[in-house]
Amino acid sequence: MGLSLFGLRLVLKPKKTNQKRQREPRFAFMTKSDVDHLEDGYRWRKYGQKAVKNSPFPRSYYRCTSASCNVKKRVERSFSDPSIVVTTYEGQHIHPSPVMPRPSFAGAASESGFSATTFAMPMQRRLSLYQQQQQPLSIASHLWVSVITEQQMLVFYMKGAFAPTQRGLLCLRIMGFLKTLSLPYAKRGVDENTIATL
DNA sequence: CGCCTTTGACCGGCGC
DNA sequence: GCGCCGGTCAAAGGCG
Repeated sequence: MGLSLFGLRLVLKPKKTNQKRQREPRFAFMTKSDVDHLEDGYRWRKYGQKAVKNSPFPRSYYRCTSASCNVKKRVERSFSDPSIVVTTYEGQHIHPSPVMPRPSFAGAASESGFSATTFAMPMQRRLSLYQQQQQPLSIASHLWVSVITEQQMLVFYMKGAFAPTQRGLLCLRIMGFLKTLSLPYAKRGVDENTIATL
């Protein structure tokens, strides 16, 4: 915080909150995608981009455009596998998603665009719904989801085809589902049968 | 005109 | 203190 005057920056007295900038809980997911910025139902404004050390790909910083909503996310491409995009979310939205995933899901959509009933739907039915309503699915789009918590990273592998434009949304719903389990999921994990019911 | 991205400067923490 | 590094600011420009 400061004033800029003819290139001279006057730094105002910084407010001395004792809290040393505690970080909101973060989670991340990875997915194969050609596009870096996946659609996830929220509107974002990019506010920075930095080179990543030891990686040819930059990291982009986004902030939720909703007023007083401090959710941020980072997007970067994995340097070990350039076809994979890593998206990291920080913070929780204090408002509903401005973009409802599907009108037919509107009743079941919660703040995060997810509800248990939505996920209780068998995968085959969900897929057929997507196939009816979406553009053609790209076949080679198996979805990796990794949950990164304080100390641990869990990686899930979902078989199936998902439209590229829907993957970000789907990943957020998976995160919402994990939160409905009694946590910490970092310790419990989720077995294959549970994943299969997604 | 409003909203967004781009981009170099700036800032604070940390290791040496 | 100094330099590196990750993260953020904000002026300028793009675009519908």
